[in-house]
Amino acid sequence: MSSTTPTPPLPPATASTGSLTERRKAETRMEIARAAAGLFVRQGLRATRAEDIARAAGVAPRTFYRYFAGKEDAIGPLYATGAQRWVEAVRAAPAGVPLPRVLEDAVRHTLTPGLGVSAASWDWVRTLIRLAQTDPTLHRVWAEACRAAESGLAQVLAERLTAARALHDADNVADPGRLRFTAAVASAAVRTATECWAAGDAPAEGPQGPAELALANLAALRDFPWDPPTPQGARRA
Amino acid sequence: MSSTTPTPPLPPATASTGSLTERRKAETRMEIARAAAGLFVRQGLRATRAEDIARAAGVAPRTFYRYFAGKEDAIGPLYATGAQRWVEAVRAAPAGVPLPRVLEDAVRHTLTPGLGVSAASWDWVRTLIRLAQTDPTLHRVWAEACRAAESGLAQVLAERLTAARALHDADNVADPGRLRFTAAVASAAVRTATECWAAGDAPAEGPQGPAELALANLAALRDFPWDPPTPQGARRA
DNA sequence: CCGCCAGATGGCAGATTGTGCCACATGGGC
DNA sequence: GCCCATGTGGCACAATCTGCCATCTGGCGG
Repeated sequence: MSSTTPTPPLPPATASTGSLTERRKAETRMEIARAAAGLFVRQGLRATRAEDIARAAGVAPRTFYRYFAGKEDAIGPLYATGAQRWVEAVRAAPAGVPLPRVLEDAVRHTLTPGLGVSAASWDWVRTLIRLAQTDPTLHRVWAEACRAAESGLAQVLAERLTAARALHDADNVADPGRLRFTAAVASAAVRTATECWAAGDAPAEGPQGPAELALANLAALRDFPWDPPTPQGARRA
Repeated sequence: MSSTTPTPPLPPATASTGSLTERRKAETRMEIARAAAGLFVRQGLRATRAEDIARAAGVAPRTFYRYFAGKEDAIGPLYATGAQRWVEAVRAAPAGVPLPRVLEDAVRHTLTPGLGVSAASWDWVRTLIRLAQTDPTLHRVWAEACRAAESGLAQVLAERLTAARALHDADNVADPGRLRFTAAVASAAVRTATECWAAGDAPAEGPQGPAELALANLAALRDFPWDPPTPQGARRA
């Protein structure tokens, strides 16, 4: 399959679900993603033709376009996997636990390099996110992955709400707007943390890993009116 | 200029700044955006060729590509203007006012149809946002506009912090990560509100306008641990 | 075990998109 | 009035997509 692949970048936990054929499709998809990632990092998006990616992945150009709408989208799956794991972790949490705790645990379990995903994979994601900060087209793909995670989280939160309603008495209706906003805030905590981690923006003495940064963001939500980010003395008016 | 324009959609406050030539460029840009919006709404993105937009806007195809990277991007300016006004309002706020208040005021002043921007313009934006929910490509353009607003807001917040530091004594350093997260949360409040408004997702009895929805989101930040969205009895642990 | 069918793949043609290059026009500064 | 920086248009061409059809293969009932 990957005879001409220039670099064998990412080990993204090949999906083990689905019937034989579907597994092959998922594999091909990831194979293309890997090939694209390697080429984009080596020579940039512009210099890489869709045909090149296809060849590197061992498929025909026509097939490539059956998997992805454009060459940029080819690395989408690599952006998506991390966020998907996080959302899944939230979904897996028992219904009784309070939301902030659920989010924090999910962060700890999925955003720590070495847990479940190799540190090398994290390095690749980091490189790709940096690339996205460079290229507007790739940035859109990253943004879309984040957006998809947000939607997924909103879905999960809705499920949790339903479950909670079953546990307690409550007959209150879920406000979809509030739900979406909650999901947006939570995923923004993870997203901005990930971006800062990738960019190396974190303060030198503070936490550096994506998990630490995300936890700090979530913690910051507890005392909202952050005007001057805690000028310490003056507790708000 | 617009002799063959099929529909004259949006009156987006033609920029009055800059020297003669720059004004003309901004005008052309908006002219193209309007033409694209009309065509996209009438016949969809797919059925509209870049050449069609160019003709409708009265420019050569080659010129079109000097203004936008692709036909989808042509409506970007229409997505951007609303958010830009909001960010500008935040920037214009005096340094002494606490942030939550600043954000709320900015929302009230810029997200209320009729204030500064005609209700008809809001209708167009609404239609375009709905279109973005339909078409993945357009959705990316919308997402990018939101992202740009977020970055702009982060910039403004940084300026405010500097100003605040000048007012009071404080010598604390701005944590860029915290700053970005704050901007992300604030803009998420506006973004999700706008999207819900466009989709008509709001609860039947509640507030319906983008401003009301956004204010509700901002208010929701004040008591964070929203697990079951206020199951009323249980105030946090 | 065999043959059929749905679906995945590959090849090909052609429309559309996007870009480099050069010529022309125009506004702003001298 | 002249000149340069810059916007614009035209042309050619590379690259991106897409429709259509032929081929192959895994999944499935007989």
